[in-house]
Amino acid sequence: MKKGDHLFLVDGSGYIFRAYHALPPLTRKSDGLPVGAVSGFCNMLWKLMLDARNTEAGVVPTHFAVIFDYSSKTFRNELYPEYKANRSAPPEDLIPQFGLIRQATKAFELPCIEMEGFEADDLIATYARLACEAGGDTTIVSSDKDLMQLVGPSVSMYDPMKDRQINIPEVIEKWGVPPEKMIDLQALTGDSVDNVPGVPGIGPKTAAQLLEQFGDLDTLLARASEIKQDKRRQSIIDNAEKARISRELVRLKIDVPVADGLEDFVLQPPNGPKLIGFLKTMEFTSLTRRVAEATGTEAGEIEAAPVSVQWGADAHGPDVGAGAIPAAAPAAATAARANGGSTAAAVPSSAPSDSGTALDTPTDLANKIAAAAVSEKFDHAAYVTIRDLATLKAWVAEATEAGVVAFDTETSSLDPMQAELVGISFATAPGRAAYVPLAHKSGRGDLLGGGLVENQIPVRDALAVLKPLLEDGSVLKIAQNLKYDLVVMNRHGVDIRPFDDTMLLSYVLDGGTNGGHGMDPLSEKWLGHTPIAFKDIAGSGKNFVGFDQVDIDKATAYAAEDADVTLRLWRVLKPRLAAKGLTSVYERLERPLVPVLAEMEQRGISVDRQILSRLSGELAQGAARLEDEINTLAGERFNIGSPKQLGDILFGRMGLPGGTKTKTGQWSTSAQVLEDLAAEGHELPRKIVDWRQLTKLKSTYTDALPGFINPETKRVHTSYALAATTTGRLSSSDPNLQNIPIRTAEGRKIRTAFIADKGNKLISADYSQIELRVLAHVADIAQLKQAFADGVDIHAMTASEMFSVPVEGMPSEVRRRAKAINFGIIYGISAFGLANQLSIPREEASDYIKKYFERFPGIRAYMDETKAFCRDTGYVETIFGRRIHYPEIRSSNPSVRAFNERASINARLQGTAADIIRRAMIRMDDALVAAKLSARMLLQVHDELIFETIESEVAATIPVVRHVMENAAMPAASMSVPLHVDANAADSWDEAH
DNA sequence: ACAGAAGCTTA
DNA sequence: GTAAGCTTCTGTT
Repeated sequence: MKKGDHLFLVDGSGYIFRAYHALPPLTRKSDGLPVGAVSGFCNMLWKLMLDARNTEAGVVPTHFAVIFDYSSKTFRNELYPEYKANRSAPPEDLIPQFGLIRQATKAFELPCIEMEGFEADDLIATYARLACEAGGDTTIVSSDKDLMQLVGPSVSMYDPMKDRQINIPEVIEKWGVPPEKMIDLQALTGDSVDNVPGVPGIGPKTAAQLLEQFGDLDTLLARASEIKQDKRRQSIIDNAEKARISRELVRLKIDVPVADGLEDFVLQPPNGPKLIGFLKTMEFTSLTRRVAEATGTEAGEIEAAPVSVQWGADAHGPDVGAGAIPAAAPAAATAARANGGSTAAAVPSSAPSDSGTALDTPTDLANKIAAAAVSEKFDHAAYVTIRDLATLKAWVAEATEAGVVAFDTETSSLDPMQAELVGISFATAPGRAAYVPLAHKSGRGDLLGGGLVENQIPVRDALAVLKPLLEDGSVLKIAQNLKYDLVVMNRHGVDIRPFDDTMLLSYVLDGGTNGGHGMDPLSEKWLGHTPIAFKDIAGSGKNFVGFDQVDIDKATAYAAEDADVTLRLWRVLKPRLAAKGLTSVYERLERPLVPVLAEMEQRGISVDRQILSRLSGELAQGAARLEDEINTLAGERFNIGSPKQLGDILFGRMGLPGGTKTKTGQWSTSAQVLEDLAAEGHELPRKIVDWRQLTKLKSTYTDALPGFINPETKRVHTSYALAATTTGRLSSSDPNLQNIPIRTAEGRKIRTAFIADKGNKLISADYSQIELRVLAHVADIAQLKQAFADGVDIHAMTASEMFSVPVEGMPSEVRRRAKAINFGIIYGISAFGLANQLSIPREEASDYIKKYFERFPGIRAYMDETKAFCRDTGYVETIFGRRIHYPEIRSSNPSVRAFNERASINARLQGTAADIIRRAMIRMDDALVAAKLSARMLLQVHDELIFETIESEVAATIPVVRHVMENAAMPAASMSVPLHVDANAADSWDEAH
C-alpha cells in the first residue's frame, strides 16, 4: 500500500445486527429461510463496489476487506469478566444469516477477516493504523460509536444505511468531543449493551462537559473534588476505578498480530458468475439482474450455487464444519415454478385462497404462489400497446377466460373528482400486460395546442368494450387502491365488481409494520423489484407534466408494469390472508367499505363561499389589530409567525422568565408556555396566542376551503384514506374534514359554512364515549359496565369512586381530574402525561393513577395482559380480529418500549371503535334504502357520521341511523355495554352537532 | 423545490 | 399519555 491508496474496512458484524433490526424481515420465497440481513448486506456491498469504479464519486477504494467478530470471548473478558455478560443470544432468525453473510463476502471476492480473541473493532483499528503508516487513507464502513475514536485526518467513517460520512466535525457534533476524547467519554458513560460499567449517573452530555472542563479522564479523576454538584462529585470519586477499567475496555487494540497484510486486500474486479450464483441461491432477483447487467453476464445460464446453512447456536463462529446442510433452494424453487407460475395457461381460474387442496397447508401454498409471482422476470419490452378495438376485444376475452385481471387507470390528476381518463392498463398473468392509451395529447409547444395523439381508441368506444368486463361477476378485478379508480370509472358510468385491492390486503396483513402500503414499497418488499417511478416519466416540481403529455411508449412501460406488479402482489398477498386467519377482517371491514367511501367522496358537501369569505375578512381585521399591538408591545416589527424570532424577542430581548426548554435548543413558544406567561401577568403572550388562533383559522380553513369547491359539482369532495392509520381509523385529506374546529366559539363559526342544500337538512349522529365503552367491555369492568347501563355521568362516577365524593354537588374540578384520568387510560396512561395534562406534580399524578388502579384493578390487569400479548406475538387485536403490529414492542430502549406499550393499549380500543363505525357505514346505505329513505352519508369523523336528507324525512331517518350505529357490533361481537348515539338535524354542521 | 421542525386543528 | 393532516418558517438542495 502506498500514498494515495484508499482502504475500505467494512464492519461486517456491526452491519449484521443493524441491518437485522433496521430492515423489514425478509425470507427466501421458496423455503422461508430468513435472509433480510443478507439482502441488506449484499445490496450495500454492491453499491460500494459500483462507487468503487465510479471515479466521479471522489473516494475510490484500492483495498477492501470485510471484518467480523470471531466469537464473544476476547481478551477483554480477562480484564473484566462481566464484559458483554448480559448480552442475550441473537434472535433465532438471525443465526443462519451469520454464515450466509460470510459466504456473501466471499462471493464478492472480498477478504473475509476474523481472528480468535479479538473483536472486529480491534482488527479494524489495527488495519487502519497500518494503512495510515503506509501513507494511505481509510474509510471504515460502520456507524458504531465504538469506532469513532479512530476518526482522524486519514481515517473517516461511512454510515451505509444513512449514506452519511462521519469525519471529525460529525463526531464532535454528535458527542460534543473530538475523536481522540471518545475513549475517555465512553469510559465515563459506560455502555449498557456491552456491560461496560462507566460512572453511574454520567451520560454523554455530562461526560462531554466534564472533559471540556478538565481536559481528559486522568485530570478529571485527579481533580474530582473540584466538581460542584454533590451527587456527581461523589459518584466520580466512588467509581474512579470503574472508569479506568472502562477506559481499557473501550480502547481499541491497534497492534493485533494480524495474519493477513494490506497487500492481501487489493480490490479485485467482481467475478460475475460466482456472485450471480450466490445471489440466485438467495433469490435476490432484483440484485441478480443488476449485477448481471453491470458485469455483462447472462444470468439465465448460471446455476444457483450451493450454500451451507447453520441454524445452530455455534453459527457465530467461522462457517466451516459442523452441521452444514445443502440449501433446499434450487429444487424448491423449480417445483414452485412448475406448480403454477409461468404463463397464462397456468393461471388459476379462481382466487388462490379457494384453490388450496388437502395436500397444501395454507403456508405452503402461500410460499409456492409467492415464488411463482416473483420468479417471472419484468420485461418492459414485452408489454403491449393496444391501439385498436379488435386487439382490445381479444384482451378482454383473454381476461374473461383467465377469470382474474389486474387493472389500473392513468389520469391527468391526483384528484379523482377532477381527473380525466388518459389510459387503462391491465395484466392477465405475470409478465403479460397491456396498456390502452385513450387521451394522450401532443406536446404543449405544438401549435395544435394539445390535440389528441393519433391511433388511440376513443374513450367512449373503449369503455363500451371494457364495461362488461369490469362489471362481469365472474371475473375478479384486482387493483392497488381501487377506490381511486372506482371514483374515476363511476364518473364514466362504469362500476367495478367483484374486486380485490392489494393495498387493503397489505394493510390487513401487515398493518403497523414498517413500510407503507403503496405499490412501490410493496413491490420492493414482496417482488424485489423497483417499478418505474412516476416522477421519472412525468417529472416533478416545475418539470411536472400531466400523464396525458407522457410519450405513449413510456406510458406503456409504466402503466402496464403497474398492472403487472399489482397482479403479482395479489398472488403473493391473497393466499396469506387465509393462512393468517384474516379473511374476515378483509372481507367484512375493508373491501365493502371501498364503494361506500367512493360514493361519499363523490357526493361531497356544500360549503358556503360567502360565509367563509366574510369570516376571512373578520379574521384578517382581528389579526391586523393584534399585529399592531404586538409590534408596539415588542418595540419592533418582526415576523410573529416565526417561533425563532418570537423566542428571541420574548426570552432574549425582553428577558421574560426562563421559557421552557426545546428539542433543538430553541426557546419553546408553544401555547402552553405562552399561557403560563400570560397567567403571570405579561400582556404580550396572550396576544400572540390570540393572533395565532386567528391566523390559523384564516389560512387553514376560511382561505383554503373555497379552493376545494369543485367547479362542476360546486361541492367539496374530501378524500378518505383506508390504509393510512395504524389503528384502523380512516384519515381525510384534500381537504381534511376531520379537523374542522369546534372547541372555541371563533373556530366553531367555520362549521356554519358547511350547509345542506335548499330543502335539505344535515344530520349529525355521533357515538357517545365509544372508546370508554369499548374499554368497559374489553377489560370487563363491572362498575363501568353498570354505569353505562344506567346511563350515568361516567366521569362523575369515576371521581366519586376514586375520591369518595358524592356525585351530587361535586366540584367541577374533581370531575375534570377524573375525566383526564379516563382519557389517560385510553391513551395508555403515564404519570408524566397525566401531570402535564392537569398541570400538577408528577408525584401527585402518580398517586391518582395508583388510586385509580386500586378502585379498578381490572383495568391494570387489562393493560398488563395487553402488553404481555403484544410482547409475545408482536401485535394486538381488536374484538373483530384486526391485527395491529408493534415490531418495536421488544426494543431495548425503555422509552421506545414504553411508547409502544401505550400505543398497543390504545390501539385495541381505538381500533375496535374504528371497526364498529366501519361496520355501521357498510350497512347504512342498505338500511336507508330498505326504509325507503333518501338520506345519504356525506362525512365520517371517527365517531360521527354526517348525512344529508330532504327536510320531510329527517324525523324518520334519525331512528334508522341510530339503530344501525348502535347495533353495529352485532352479530360478530356481542357488546356487554350498550352503545349510545346522539343525533341532531339542522341547516348547518354547527347547529346539527 | 423539498424536508423537517414547530405549532395547531380534530377524535 | 393515543391517532391523524395542514401551514408556516427555516435551512438545505
